[in-house]
Amino acid sequence: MSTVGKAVSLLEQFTLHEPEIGLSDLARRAGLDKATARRLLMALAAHRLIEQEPRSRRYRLGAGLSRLARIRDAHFPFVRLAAPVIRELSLETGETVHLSEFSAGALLTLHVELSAKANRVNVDVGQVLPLHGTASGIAFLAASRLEAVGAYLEKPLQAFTSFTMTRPDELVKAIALAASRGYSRSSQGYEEGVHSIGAAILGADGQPIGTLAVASPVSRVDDATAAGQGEAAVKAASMISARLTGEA
Amino acid sequence: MSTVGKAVSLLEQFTLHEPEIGLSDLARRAGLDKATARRLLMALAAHRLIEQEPRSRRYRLGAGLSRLARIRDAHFPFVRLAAPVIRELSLETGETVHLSEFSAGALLTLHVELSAKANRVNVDVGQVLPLHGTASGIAFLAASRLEAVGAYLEKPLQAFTSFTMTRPDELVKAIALAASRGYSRSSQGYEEGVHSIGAAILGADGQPIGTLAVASPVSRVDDATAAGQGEAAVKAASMISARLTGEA
DNA sequence: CCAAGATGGTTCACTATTTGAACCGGTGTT
DNA sequence: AACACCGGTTCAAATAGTGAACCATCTTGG
Repeated sequence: MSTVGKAVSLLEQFTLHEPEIGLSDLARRAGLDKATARRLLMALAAHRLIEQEPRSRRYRLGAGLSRLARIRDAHFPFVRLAAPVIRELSLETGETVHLSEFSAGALLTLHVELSAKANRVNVDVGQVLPLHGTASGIAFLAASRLEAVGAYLEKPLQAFTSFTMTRPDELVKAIALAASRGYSRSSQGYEEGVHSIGAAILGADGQPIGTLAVASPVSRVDDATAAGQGEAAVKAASMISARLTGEA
Repeated sequence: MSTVGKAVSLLEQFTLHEPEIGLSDLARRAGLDKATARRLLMALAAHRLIEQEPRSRRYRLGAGLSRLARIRDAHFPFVRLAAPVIRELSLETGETVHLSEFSAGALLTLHVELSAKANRVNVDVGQVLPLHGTASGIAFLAASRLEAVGAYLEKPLQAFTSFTMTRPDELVKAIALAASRGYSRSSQGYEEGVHSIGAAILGADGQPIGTLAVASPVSRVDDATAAGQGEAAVKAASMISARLTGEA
């Protein structure tokens, strides 16, 4: 792996649940030597992408990341524009709703609004979702150009649960259904017990750039509620698309 | 410079005004060879810190940055908590207000609320402010421990305008004044024609972690308005401090 | 209370990764 | 058609990265 890749993999060790990590631990997880890890951390710290807590000497993500993210968001305000709509959809459906952006062949979870219910689906910001197996992914594929779908189906499809669709023909059928009704539906394709309804968000050129999905415990969803969530999801997704492209 | 440093310097070429840059241009500005720049960009893209617009082939900051920044913000919600207060202060004073975080010996501008007036001060997110010469910096030093101030005064002080305080004794006096009344005042110390009032924001341990500043055209400020802005700035800063430390 | 096993941090000979001049093929300008 | 850009690629040369072994400290538990 390139040196840069190693440095970035250090950044990627930090999660919502573990925002501060010590040197040895960090090196171990990233599969690097302690000395290497430290040198990389110092380089990152010099550019403020990493900070070191002076007391505990533990490392955490730096202010420079906030700065870069704000520069990006100012030009491509996906999360900023989508967040209120996501929130609204979560309140309306009473379920957890998450927003993902397509990047490098997968969907990157950028924002989550959790359901207020005790029995809810928890999704973390930062999770990477595959295109098959999640409602978000199916919705994304359904909105993509055919050649992109074909290319994706070339590669083998990993199974995440016993419900994951791994046969290309199943997947094509699910994609066609999603394309025809505007939203996708997936039950336990990625995680046991989780039911999801997904809808694609389109950019100015009509190509999908991300998705949103309503995630519920399977026990709470029947066909009727799924249809209701689907309509609401489509409405929310197209509202975000409209805002992105400058309309409304 | 380390390879990592070079990679990060590529990221730092992007600004609010120029969120997309081509390969040759990017390499030139970062002082790198085209081939080197491209390899680094690819490494960054593999981790989604950089994206490439497929049509124009130009590069821009990637979604991974949003993700990392969100992980950071969840743990250290400086901007998130401060933004509404900053906005309020901007509306109240009618002037541009900016929020900075201390990192690696300087203040990093993380958020700006622009004045609604036509004749206003423009500040960009991402600007790096020195500790001397800006109201923010003076306010920060005034809230810092004496030894930190001493260490900073050891190094030579760069002049940015003919008004910049470069003599340590002047600076000490300004710091003492700021410490006694809670806010700092600086006229044209960093940029001609700009008057600023700064106040420090304190973390849970009582140490300053950042600042906010009200920036106006010098023509619009007399001693009375400055005093008014100062009081408002102090109030806003302490409200942010309180929110950060979990109070209120 | 001290030994064992953590931790963060440093050094330096070895070597693998990075580098950049020269090279494509393509696009727009003159 | 000639030119000057552009993004992208190649490969020998050289630089930058690596990691085992080394401290000094801190924590733990018998």
